[in-house]
Amino acid sequence: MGRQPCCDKVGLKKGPWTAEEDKKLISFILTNGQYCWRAVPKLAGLLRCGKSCRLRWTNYLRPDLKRGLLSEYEEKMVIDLHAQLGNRWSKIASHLPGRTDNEIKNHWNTHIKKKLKKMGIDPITHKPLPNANQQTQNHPQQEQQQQQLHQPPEEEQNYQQPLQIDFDTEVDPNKELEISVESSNVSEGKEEEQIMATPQFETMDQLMNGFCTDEVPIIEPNEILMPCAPSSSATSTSSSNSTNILEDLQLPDFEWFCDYIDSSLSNNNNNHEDKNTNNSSVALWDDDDDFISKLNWLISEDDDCDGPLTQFSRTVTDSWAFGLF
DNA sequence: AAAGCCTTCAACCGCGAAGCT
DNA sequence: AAGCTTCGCGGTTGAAGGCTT
Repeated sequence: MGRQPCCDKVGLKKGPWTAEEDKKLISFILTNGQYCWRAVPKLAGLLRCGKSCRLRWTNYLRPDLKRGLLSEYEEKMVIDLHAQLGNRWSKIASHLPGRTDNEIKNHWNTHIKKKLKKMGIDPITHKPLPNANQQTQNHPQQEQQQQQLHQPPEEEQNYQQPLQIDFDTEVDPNKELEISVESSNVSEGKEEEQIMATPQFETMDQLMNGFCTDEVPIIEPNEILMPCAPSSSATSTSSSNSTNILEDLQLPDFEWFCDYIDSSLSNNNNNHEDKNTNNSSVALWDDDDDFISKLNWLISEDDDCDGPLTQFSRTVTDSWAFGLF
């Protein structure tokens, strides 16, 4: 028997999402948390497949997402992580809070690839392009940029070099990742651990040298609010022993709500179909009108609505949207 | 002004992994 | 253990807007 499609595609809508659909999805996820994407469109009243809903949420609607171009710092991290991990965009994204794999992948393909090529670096192998020597002879600035990318300043010497490449050896680009992994002499799991444990950069100042004001990302209000920790923790690795950037930033964590859902549903034999008919599991729906008005308030920026919030919506909104106003 | 080309990025597709029964 | 379901990932597509001619 062949593989079943992820959903019954008959009558399902495809293509760009409308504001109305977004609203429905946000409302549903914030109220019920993330579980069983297959059931989401049905329960949220959307003519989409679950996969489409998940993608829309994770890549666009999630409140902890940053918007706008990647900063110079983020770009540098992407390049270094790509050198270590290859096209494992989700792994790379996990090192960049508020960024999605799709976003990073797109940015890589549209911006970074070109930038690297322009600088005489092969974006696949992270090696100098064959004619790069000639180019850099003609353009010392490019050489300098290249050195900045691959040779961090002395203060960053403890930063793990992504690749230990023998430039005399002809290497198959496809084998490059294998080589880098082998050279680091770590297993898959440990590799990740090592990357996480390796201080990427010493200070923000070092990272931002050469930062162009015309490349300042568009800062969304939620970006301003996200780090709850003292500002020093975000700029100095010495102030934080945590290897998890997300933890350092104390980003809003939405998983806990799934736990809430799960625990409230555990009385119900983990039956997804029943989850949505169980009163305890959908307690927040009791305040549906209130919640929707909050949601409308969030979306429409109408500040007439200031009624009491549920614990969940307060947590969520404290984390991102509510702090905006 | 408009036709054609280029760039960007949201969204889709297919596959593999993980979890469940 | 095997089959099925769901999720997550990476590659690809296509619509929309910008740019060039």
